[in-house]
This record gives sequence, C-alpha cells and structure tokens, in this order.
Amino acid sequence: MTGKVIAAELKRRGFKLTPQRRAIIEVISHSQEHLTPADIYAKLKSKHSGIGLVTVYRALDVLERSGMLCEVHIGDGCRSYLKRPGGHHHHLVCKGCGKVVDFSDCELDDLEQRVTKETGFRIDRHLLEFLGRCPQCQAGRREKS
Amino acid sequence: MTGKVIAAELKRRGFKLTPQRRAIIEVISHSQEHLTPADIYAKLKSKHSGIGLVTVYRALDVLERSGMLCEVHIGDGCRSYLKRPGGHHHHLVCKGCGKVVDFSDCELDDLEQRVTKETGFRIDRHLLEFLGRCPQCQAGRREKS
DNA sequence: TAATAGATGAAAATCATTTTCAATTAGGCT
DNA sequence: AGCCTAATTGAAAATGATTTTCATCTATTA
Repeated sequence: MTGKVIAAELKRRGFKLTPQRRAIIEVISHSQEHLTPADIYAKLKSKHSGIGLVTVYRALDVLERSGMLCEVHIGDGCRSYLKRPGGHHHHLVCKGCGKVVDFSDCELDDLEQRVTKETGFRIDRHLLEFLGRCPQCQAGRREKS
Repeated sequence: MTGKVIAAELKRRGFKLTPQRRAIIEVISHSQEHLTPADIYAKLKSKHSGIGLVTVYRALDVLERSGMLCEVHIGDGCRSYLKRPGGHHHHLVCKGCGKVVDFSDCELDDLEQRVTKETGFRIDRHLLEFLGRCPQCQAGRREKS
C-alpha cells in the first residue's frame, strides 16, 4: 500500500494525511511485529520527537477505520496493530520474537456453511490466528525486540 | 464441570475453593453470554453483596489459569469470559444478543500442516471465532441484555 | 483444633485510553 | 500564492480498567 493509495483513501473519507500520520504508518509498515500504541509512540519518540501519544491513538483509530490496519489478538493480548495487506487474510504469530506472517487461504467456507446449518446463525466474519514459533526462534533463543 | 471437579482442579494447583469463587463460577455457568469482570461483579452485587471487584479479577485469573474459563475476543473486545466445556472448541458469537455457542469440529489440522510446511513455524495453538447473528436476532431485534 | 498458606476487601497506586480546549495546519478554493 | 475552514494536534485533565498493598480472615491439612 503506497503513500498515494493511503492518501487517497484517507481523503475519500474526509481525513487528512499529516506528517504525524505518515510517520505512524511508516513505523508500522517497517515492523514485522504487531505494535501497541505505546510501542509505536516509543519508536516515534526516538526520531520524530514532539509527537504525542494521543495522536498515536487517534491515528490508529482513523487508520483502522479506513481499513489500513488490523488487530492481532493472540499472544500479548489485544490492541496491537499491523499493517494490512489487501484482502482477506490471517495471522501467524511467533511467540518468541513477535513476528507476524500472513496467510490468506483459510478455507473456512465449508466449516462456516456447516456451522450455519447446525446453528441457524448468519455468519458475518471470522477471526483466525495461529500462535507458534518461527524457524529462527526454534533454533536459537531470539527474544522479542 | 461439576463443583467437585472444580474443587479438585483448584486444589491440585494449590488454590482454595472459597464461597466467592463458587459464586463467580455459578454466575458464569448460568450465563449464555460472555461476561466482563464488571458484568460479573454487577450480577454478583445484586445477590452476594459484599463481594469486591478485586476478588472478581483475582478469581478470573485463577480460574482461567486452571483452564476453567476461556476468553472471547471478537465483538465487544477482549477480557470477557465464558465457562469452558471440556476439550478443544471454538465460539460462535452473536452480535445482537451476545450469546455464545460452542462448536468443536474445527478441522484445521490440514491447514495447520500446510502453513507449517510453507512457513517453518511450529504451531502451538489457534484462535478461531465466528461472529454473526443468531436465529432470534435475525428474526426480531433482541438487544444484548 | 491449631497452624498456615492462601484469600479477601478497601484504599491507593498504576496503567491505558478518552476528553477537553486552545492553537495549528492540510487541502480545497479563489 | 494566499485565504478559509474543517480537521488535526499536543498538553493537561478526566475517566476507566486493572493491579498492588496491607491488615484481616478463612479453607484446608496435619
């Protein structure tokens, strides 16, 4: 997702692309891990000084509502964010280093249909995450940075 | 999960089965919905007066670590709990009334193996939840109680 | 029944998140 | 290029959730 696409999407929703938001998007894009608001704030302070934690919260809200980020639930808890690739996908989270790998072929349609038939629920969406250890963390003892 | 089984499991871990914990387990067992600590506290206050919110937090921690409860992530956010039936299972959450239905045949083994092969991750566990509307909420407009 | 490790409740402390508000700025429009 | 306006920002305060502390109490085991 390039800068132009992001700018266009924000504009379409009446949001502005400020330097602070750019910086936040950059930090998230350059990290392989899922980051909490506090993580992002910490990474920003070392470079872009002057940015406020409140701004990070507000930017995350805007970016998530615009479909540019997604949340990770498993592992450390909630409220941690990732850059979102286009389309439906799921996460594979490493509990050693926190790295997140995406995969998209979840093939839950059959299961969804079966569950729908059994329960009568109309299913809107699903949450699927795997938790494990990445190859590097299986080998050595890398800790979360 | 009967009272005796619960008592035994707590004992095995060095925890005690107090009247407060009994009451908390009872509230959770009798609800079809997932309950936050504050929800549980509110339900308890109307009957078992004198119980503290702190005790609810501590009891939830103990019960979850003993495998008697599980968390629900989708929907209202995190930190809401359910009674746990034995064994591996997943949740189907109604976004109308908050009701949670379990299902156990997730059949993710194939997918797990494929993801393992592609990424080299060793997968420990997964999180799978469906969000939708239950039959009653599709018909009428029942709101969360 | 006594001993004791674990549990409780109230208050205070901590941590995360949201609100308020005055000042600033991005983006659209001349 | 410069103006307008609605959106955004940062600091501080407010709120809300969760944890810690500590003195007291109690469930369990001997």
